[in-house]
Amino acid sequence: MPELPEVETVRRMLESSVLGRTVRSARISGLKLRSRVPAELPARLRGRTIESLGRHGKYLLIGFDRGLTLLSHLGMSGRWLYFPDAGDRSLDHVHARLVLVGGGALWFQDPRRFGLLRIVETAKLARDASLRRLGPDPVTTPLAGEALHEIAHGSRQAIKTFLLDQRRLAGIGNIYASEILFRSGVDPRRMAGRLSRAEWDRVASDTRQVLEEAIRGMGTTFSAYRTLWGEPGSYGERLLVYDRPGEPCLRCGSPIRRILQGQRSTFFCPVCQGRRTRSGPRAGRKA
DNA sequence: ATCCTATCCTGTAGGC
DNA sequence: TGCCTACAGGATAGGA
Repeated sequence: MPELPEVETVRRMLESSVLGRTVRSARISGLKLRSRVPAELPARLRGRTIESLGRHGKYLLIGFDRGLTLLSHLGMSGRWLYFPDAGDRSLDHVHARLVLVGGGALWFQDPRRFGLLRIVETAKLARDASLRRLGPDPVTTPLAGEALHEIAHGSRQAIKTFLLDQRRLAGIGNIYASEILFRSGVDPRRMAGRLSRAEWDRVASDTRQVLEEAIRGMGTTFSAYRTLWGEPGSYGERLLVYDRPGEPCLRCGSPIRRILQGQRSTFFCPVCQGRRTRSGPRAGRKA
Protein backbone atom coordinates (compact mmCIF):
# COMPACT_ATOMS: atom_id res chain seq x y z
CA MET A 1 0.00 0.00 0.00
CA PRO A 2 2.32 2.69 1.07
CA GLU A 3 4.89 3.90 -1.40
CA LEU A 4 7.42 6.68 -1.05
CA PRO A 5 4.89 9.56 -0.87
CA GLU A 6 2.81 7.84 1.80
CA VAL A 7 5.85 7.01 3.91
CA GLU A 8 7.19 10.55 3.50
CA THR A 9 3.83 11.93 4.62
CA VAL A 10 3.97 9.83 7.77
CA ARG A 11 7.61 10.80 8.34
CA ARG A 12 6.77 14.50 8.20
CA MET A 13 3.86 14.09 10.55
CA LEU A 14 5.99 12.14 12.99
CA GLU A 15 8.57 14.88 12.81
CA SER A 16 5.99 17.47 13.71
CA SER A 17 4.43 15.48 16.52
CA VAL A 18 6.96 13.24 18.25
CA LEU A 19 10.40 14.66 17.54
CA GLY A 20 12.05 15.32 20.90
CA ARG A 21 9.56 13.17 22.77
CA THR A 22 10.64 10.43 25.15
CA VAL A 23 9.26 6.91 25.43
CA ARG A 24 7.73 6.19 28.81
CA SER A 25 6.86 2.59 28.06
CA ALA A 26 6.32 0.25 25.13
CA ARG A 27 4.43 -2.96 24.44
CA ILE A 28 4.48 -5.36 21.53
CA SER A 29 2.04 -7.98 20.28
CA GLY A 30 4.65 -10.69 19.96
CA LEU A 31 3.31 -11.68 16.56
CA LYS A 32 5.45 -12.21 13.54
CA LEU A 33 5.36 -9.53 10.87
CA ARG A 34 7.69 -9.86 7.89
CA SER A 35 10.03 -10.99 10.60
CA ARG A 36 9.55 -11.27 14.32
CA VAL A 37 9.12 -8.03 16.25
CA PRO A 38 12.12 -8.04 18.59
CA ALA A 39 11.10 -9.06 22.09
CA GLU A 40 13.59 -6.60 23.54
CA LEU A 41 11.94 -3.63 21.80
CA PRO A 42 10.13 -2.32 24.89
CA ALA A 43 13.20 -2.56 27.11
CA ARG A 44 15.47 -0.95 24.58
CA LEU A 45 13.19 1.97 23.74
CA ARG A 46 12.08 2.80 27.27
CA GLY A 47 13.51 6.12 28.37
CA ARG A 48 14.89 7.01 24.96
CA THR A 49 14.17 10.23 23.14
CA ILE A 50 13.30 10.53 19.45
CA GLU A 51 16.02 12.59 17.83
CA SER A 52 15.47 12.22 14.11
CA LEU A 53 13.02 10.94 11.53
CA GLY A 54 14.51 9.65 8.33
CA ARG A 55 13.38 7.74 5.31
CA HIS A 56 14.98 5.79 2.52
CA GLY A 57 12.60 4.55 -0.13
CA LYS A 58 9.71 2.97 1.74
CA TYR A 59 11.71 2.47 4.94
CA LEU A 60 11.15 4.79 7.87
CA LEU A 61 13.99 5.39 10.31
CA ILE A 62 13.03 6.60 13.76
CA GLY A 63 16.26 7.71 15.39
CA PHE A 64 16.57 7.60 19.18
CA ASP A 65 19.24 9.00 21.45
CA ARG A 66 22.21 6.90 22.52
CA GLY A 67 22.61 5.36 19.09
CA LEU A 68 19.47 3.34 18.46
CA THR A 69 17.19 3.39 15.42
CA LEU A 70 13.77 1.84 15.03
CA LEU A 71 13.61 0.68 11.44
CA SER A 72 10.08 0.36 10.11
CA HIS A 73 8.42 -0.69 6.87
CA LEU A 74 4.67 -0.48 6.36
CA GLY A 75 4.42 -3.41 3.95
CA MET A 76 0.97 -3.50 2.37
CA SER A 77 -1.23 -2.50 5.27
CA GLY A 78 0.97 -1.00 7.98
CA ARG A 79 0.14 2.30 9.68
CA TRP A 80 1.70 4.49 12.30
CA LEU A 81 -0.97 6.22 14.33
CA TYR A 82 -0.52 9.02 16.82
CA PHE A 83 -3.01 9.68 19.59
CA PRO A 84 -2.42 12.87 21.56
CA ASP A 85 -4.38 11.55 24.50
CA ALA A 86 -2.82 8.11 24.82
CA GLY A 87 -6.36 6.88 25.38
CA ASP A 88 -7.00 3.19 25.26
CA ARG A 89 -8.77 2.49 22.01
CA SER A 90 -9.69 -0.97 20.97
CA LEU A 91 -8.03 -1.57 17.64
CA ASP A 92 -7.17 -4.86 15.97
CA HIS A 93 -3.74 -5.78 14.68
CA VAL A 94 -1.71 -3.34 16.74
CA HIS A 95 1.81 -4.73 17.03
CA ALA A 96 3.61 -2.00 18.92
CA ARG A 97 2.42 0.70 21.31
CA LEU A 98 4.72 3.42 22.56
CA VAL A 99 3.47 5.63 25.37
CA LEU A 100 5.22 8.99 25.48
CA VAL A 101 6.27 11.04 28.46
CA GLY A 102 3.90 13.97 28.83
CA GLY A 103 1.00 12.18 27.12
CA GLY A 104 0.42 10.82 23.68
CA ALA A 105 0.86 7.40 22.15
CA LEU A 106 2.33 6.01 18.97
CA TRP A 107 0.90 2.76 17.63
CA PHE A 108 1.97 0.51 14.80
CA GLN A 109 -0.96 -1.31 13.23
CA ASP A 110 -0.66 -3.85 10.42
CA PRO A 111 -3.46 -6.32 9.57
CA ARG A 112 -1.66 -8.20 6.81
CA ARG A 113 1.60 -8.33 8.74
CA PHE A 114 3.90 -7.76 5.79
CA GLY A 115 5.41 -4.83 7.64
CA LEU A 116 8.66 -4.66 9.56
CA LEU A 117 9.87 -3.37 12.91
CA ARG A 118 13.50 -3.79 13.77
CA ILE A 119 15.90 -2.25 16.25
CA VAL A 120 19.24 -1.36 14.70
CA GLU A 121 22.26 0.37 16.15
CA THR A 122 22.41 3.69 14.36
CA ALA A 123 26.11 3.25 13.69
CA LYS A 124 25.41 0.00 11.88
CA LEU A 125 22.49 1.20 9.75
CA ALA A 126 24.53 1.21 6.57
CA ARG A 127 25.18 -2.49 7.04
CA ASP A 128 21.55 -3.44 7.62
CA ALA A 129 20.53 -6.27 5.31
CA SER A 130 17.37 -4.52 4.08
CA LEU A 131 18.75 -1.02 3.68
CA ARG A 132 21.92 -2.17 2.03
CA ARG A 133 20.04 -3.50 -0.96
CA LEU A 134 18.26 -0.27 -1.75
CA GLY A 135 19.02 1.90 -4.73
CA PRO A 136 18.97 5.69 -4.53
CA ASP A 137 15.88 7.46 -3.25
CA PRO A 138 14.52 9.55 -6.14
CA VAL A 139 13.22 12.33 -3.90
CA THR A 140 16.19 12.67 -1.57
CA THR A 141 18.69 12.39 -4.40
CA PRO A 142 16.93 13.18 -7.67
CA LEU A 143 18.53 11.37 -10.56
CA ALA A 144 19.11 12.67 -14.04
CA GLY A 145 18.05 10.66 -17.06
CA GLU A 146 21.69 9.97 -17.73
CA ALA A 147 22.11 8.11 -14.44
CA LEU A 148 18.97 6.05 -14.98
CA HIS A 149 20.01 5.24 -18.52
CA GLU A 150 23.23 3.97 -17.03
CA ILE A 151 21.56 1.94 -14.27
CA ALA A 152 19.24 0.32 -16.82
CA HIS A 153 21.97 -0.48 -19.27
CA GLY A 154 21.60 -4.01 -20.56
CA SER A 155 18.49 -4.79 -18.52
CA ARG A 156 15.87 -6.91 -20.24
CA GLN A 157 13.34 -6.30 -17.50
CA ALA A 158 10.11 -4.57 -18.48
CA ILE A 159 10.37 -0.88 -17.58
CA LYS A 160 7.38 -1.16 -15.21
CA THR A 161 9.01 -4.03 -13.32
CA PHE A 162 12.30 -2.14 -13.38
CA LEU A 163 10.74 0.88 -11.66
CA LEU A 164 9.34 -1.42 -8.95
CA ASP A 165 12.74 -2.96 -8.28
CA GLN A 166 13.93 -1.35 -5.04
CA ARG A 167 17.54 -2.21 -5.81
CA ARG A 168 17.45 0.14 -8.80
CA LEU A 169 15.43 2.97 -7.29
CA ALA A 170 13.97 2.91 -3.80
CA GLY A 171 10.42 4.04 -3.17
CA ILE A 172 8.34 3.55 -6.30
CA GLY A 173 5.47 1.07 -5.92
CA ASN A 174 2.69 -0.24 -8.07
CA ILE A 175 0.53 2.87 -8.22
CA TYR A 176 3.20 5.40 -9.03
CA ALA A 177 4.98 3.12 -11.51
CA SER A 178 1.88 3.17 -13.72
CA GLU A 179 1.36 6.90 -13.20
CA ILE A 180 4.95 7.78 -14.05
CA LEU A 181 4.98 5.76 -17.26
CA PHE A 182 1.68 7.27 -18.37
CA ARG A 183 3.07 10.75 -17.95
CA SER A 184 6.19 9.81 -19.82
CA GLY A 185 4.24 8.17 -22.64
CA VAL A 186 6.24 4.96 -22.30
CA ASP A 187 4.73 1.50 -22.86
CA PRO A 188 5.16 -0.39 -19.55
CA ARG A 189 6.11 -3.57 -21.45
CA ARG A 190 9.21 -2.09 -23.08
CA MET A 191 12.57 -3.42 -21.99
CA ALA A 192 14.27 -1.04 -19.56
CA GLY A 193 17.58 -1.39 -21.33
CA ARG A 194 16.07 -0.27 -24.62
CA LEU A 195 14.82 3.14 -23.59
CA SER A 196 16.64 5.99 -25.22
CA ARG A 197 18.51 8.63 -23.27
CA ALA A 198 15.75 11.12 -24.14
CA GLU A 199 13.09 8.77 -22.81
CA TRP A 200 15.01 8.31 -19.56
CA ASP A 201 15.18 12.08 -19.25
CA ARG A 202 11.40 12.17 -19.34
CA VAL A 203 11.01 9.27 -16.93
CA ALA A 204 13.46 10.91 -14.53
CA SER A 205 11.63 14.22 -14.48
CA ASP A 206 8.18 12.63 -14.37
CA THR A 207 9.26 10.41 -11.48
CA ARG A 208 10.26 13.44 -9.48
CA GLN A 209 7.12 15.33 -10.44
CA VAL A 210 4.65 12.56 -9.67
CA LEU A 211 6.25 11.69 -6.33
CA GLU A 212 6.47 15.30 -5.22
CA GLU A 213 2.88 16.05 -6.22
CA ALA A 214 1.75 12.95 -4.37
CA ILE A 215 3.63 14.05 -1.25
CA ARG A 216 1.87 17.41 -1.47
CA GLY A 217 -1.44 15.52 -1.63
CA MET A 218 -0.43 13.47 1.45
CA GLY A 219 -0.30 10.29 -0.59
CA THR A 220 -2.87 8.05 -2.20
CA THR A 221 -5.50 6.20 -0.22
CA PHE A 222 -6.70 3.29 -2.26
CA SER A 223 -8.18 1.52 0.71
CA ALA A 224 -6.01 0.98 3.77
CA TYR A 225 -3.45 3.76 3.89
CA ARG A 226 -3.96 6.49 6.46
CA THR A 227 -1.80 9.36 7.60
CA LEU A 228 -0.49 9.55 11.14
CA TRP A 229 -3.77 11.23 12.08
CA GLY A 230 -5.78 8.36 10.59
CA GLU A 231 -6.91 10.40 7.60
CA PRO A 232 -6.83 9.34 3.95
CA GLY A 233 -4.46 10.93 1.45
CA SER A 234 -5.93 13.03 -1.34
CA TYR A 235 -3.73 12.13 -4.28
CA GLY A 236 -6.08 9.31 -5.30
CA GLU A 237 -8.30 11.89 -6.97
CA ARG A 238 -5.44 12.84 -9.23
CA LEU A 239 -4.44 9.42 -10.47
CA LEU A 240 -4.61 9.31 -14.26
CA VAL A 241 -4.52 5.58 -15.00
CA TYR A 242 -4.22 3.49 -11.83
CA ASP A 243 -7.37 1.49 -11.09
CA ARG A 244 -9.25 2.97 -14.06
CA PRO A 245 -9.54 -0.05 -16.39
CA GLY A 246 -11.93 0.53 -19.27
CA GLU A 247 -12.40 4.19 -18.42
CA PRO A 248 -11.45 6.77 -21.02
CA CYS A 249 -7.90 8.05 -21.00
CA LEU A 250 -7.98 11.59 -19.67
CA ARG A 251 -5.67 12.67 -22.48
CA CYS A 252 -6.98 10.88 -25.58
CA GLY A 253 -10.21 9.12 -24.59
CA SER A 254 -9.17 5.57 -25.46
CA PRO A 255 -10.01 2.96 -22.84
CA ILE A 256 -7.35 2.40 -20.19
CA ARG A 257 -6.03 -1.14 -20.21
CA ARG A 258 -5.11 -3.37 -17.31
CA ILE A 259 -2.49 -6.07 -17.78
CA LEU A 260 -0.53 -8.27 -15.42
CA GLN A 261 3.23 -7.95 -15.09
CA GLY A 262 4.87 -10.18 -12.51
CA GLN A 263 1.43 -10.93 -11.05
CA ARG A 264 0.75 -7.28 -10.42
CA SER A 265 -1.65 -4.98 -12.21
CA THR A 266 -0.33 -2.41 -14.62
CA PHE A 267 -2.62 0.29 -16.00
CA PHE A 268 -1.81 2.22 -19.15
CA CYS A 269 -3.21 3.93 -22.22
CA PRO A 270 -2.31 1.88 -25.29
CA VAL A 271 -2.51 4.97 -27.49
CA CYS A 272 -0.64 7.54 -25.41
CA GLN A 273 1.96 4.97 -24.36
CA GLY A 274 2.94 3.86 -27.83
CA ARG A 275 4.18 0.53 -29.08
CA ARG A 276 7.91 -0.04 -29.69
CA THR A 277 9.86 -3.13 -28.71
CA ARG A 278 8.34 -5.03 -25.85
CA SER A 279 10.07 -7.14 -23.27
CA GLY A 280 9.27 -10.73 -22.38
CA PRO A 281 7.88 -13.47 -24.61
CA ARG A 282 4.21 -13.12 -23.69
CA ALA A 283 4.20 -9.69 -22.15
CA GLY A 284 2.15 -8.39 -25.04
CA ARG A 285 -1.09 -10.33 -24.88
CA LYS A 286 -3.82 -10.39 -22.28
CA ALA A 287 -7.04 -8.45 -22.31
C1' DA B 1 24.08 -12.55 -12.64
C1' DT B 2 19.09 -11.89 -14.00
C1' DC B 3 14.56 -12.76 -14.26
C1' DC B 4 10.25 -14.98 -12.80
C1' DT B 5 7.14 -17.47 -9.50
C1' DA B 6 5.22 -18.51 -5.32
C1' DT B 7 4.51 -17.21 -0.67
C1' DC B 8 3.70 -14.76 3.60
C1' DC B 9 -1.36 -12.57 5.88
C1' DT B 10 -6.03 -10.37 6.49
C1' DG B 11 -9.75 -7.67 4.59
C1' DT B 12 -12.97 -6.53 1.16
C1' DA B 13 -15.58 -6.38 -3.14
C1' DG B 14 -18.18 -8.78 -6.41
C1' DG B 15 -20.63 -12.90 -8.36
C1' DC B 16 -24.02 -16.21 -7.38
C1' DT C 1 -28.14 -13.01 4.05
C1' DG C 2 -24.01 -16.02 3.22
C1' DC C 3 -20.49 -18.47 0.68
C1' DC C 4 -16.92 -18.38 -2.57
C1' DT C 5 -13.19 -16.44 -5.31
C1' DA C 6 -10.07 -12.89 -6.76
C1' DC C 7 -7.47 -9.29 -5.58
C1' DA C 8 -5.00 -5.62 -2.79
C1' DG C 9 -0.26 -0.09 -2.20
C1' DG C 10 5.32 -5.25 -0.65
C1' DA C 11 9.55 -7.92 -0.23
C1' DT C 12 12.07 -12.05 -0.79
C1' DA C 13 13.63 -16.94 -1.09
C1' DG C 14 14.31 -20.20 -4.47
C1' DG C 15 14.29 -22.09 -9.12
C1' DA C 16 15.14 -21.66 -14.17
